[in-house]
Amino acid sequence: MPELPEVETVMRGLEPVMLDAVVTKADIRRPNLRWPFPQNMAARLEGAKILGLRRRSKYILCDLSSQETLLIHLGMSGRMLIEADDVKMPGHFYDKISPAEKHDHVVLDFDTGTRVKFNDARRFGSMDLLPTDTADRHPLLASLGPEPLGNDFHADLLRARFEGRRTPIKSALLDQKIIAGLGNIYVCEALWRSGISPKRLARNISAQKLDQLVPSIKDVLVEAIEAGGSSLKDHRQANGELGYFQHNFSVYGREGEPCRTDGCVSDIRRIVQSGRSSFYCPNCQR
DNA sequence: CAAAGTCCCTGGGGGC
DNA sequence: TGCCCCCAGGGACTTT
Repeated sequence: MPELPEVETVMRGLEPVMLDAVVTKADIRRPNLRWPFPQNMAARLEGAKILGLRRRSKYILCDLSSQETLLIHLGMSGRMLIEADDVKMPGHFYDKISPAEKHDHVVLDFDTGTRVKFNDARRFGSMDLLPTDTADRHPLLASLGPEPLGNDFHADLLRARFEGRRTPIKSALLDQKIIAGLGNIYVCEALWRSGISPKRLARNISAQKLDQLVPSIKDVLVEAIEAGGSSLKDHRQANGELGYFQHNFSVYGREGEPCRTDGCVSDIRRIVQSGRSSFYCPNCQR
């Protein structure tokens, strides 16, 4: 489930705990998640200091003093659980340090007395270690499109990348090579905001609609990050699910419920496109 | 190359 | 209460 805003929220929650901390113990509790863990992962993590945390698309990158970078993907159900016996920062309340439980696949202990657990019931997540200086050439990162919140994302880019594409706009926006970080929820929300049907082919979106789509995407992501950021002030810092924007969804998961556009009397519909649900208003979205 | 389908995995929810 | 079935979904891989 985590899309760009949730990953950003999780990363921000990890930052005060992991930054400048040294891994004293890495407990790798199974051989793999989605893919096998890298060779000697525990030994390569132990003794390393976390120099920085970054996000690229839906990936979290932890730059280590060993000149390696820990690459983390939360998949569908991945969570980073933070534990500490003492309150480390005002306003931060962590669960007490506790033994690994079901689905806690990687447990990192830090010299600061905190513990971070990677918990992932469905194991669609992944972890890898790669050289920091060539991190963006990693196979999982190399072909990603631009960040939707970055300066490289604008209507001209979409115009170029949608040219000749016979695929529905919904599928095109989910293609991480075109834009990186959007998932099913925020694609549905952005299309509703910009009045574009998910069924319209990418190559047939007018320039005017593309001009509306870009800010719709940026706005919905920024609002979701802000909603996640406010949840960080509560007690579950790194739990991406709490950061979810679900209370503010306009179409996602609202099949049969009224469209929220002022004056619109249509109900939200759900269709399946390439195996995934699309939610939209047949009246507002053309 | 593009586009569509398949698969991985498990918890949760609906139906009975 | 319990069982069965289906669904959720990111992204690599396979097929068309």
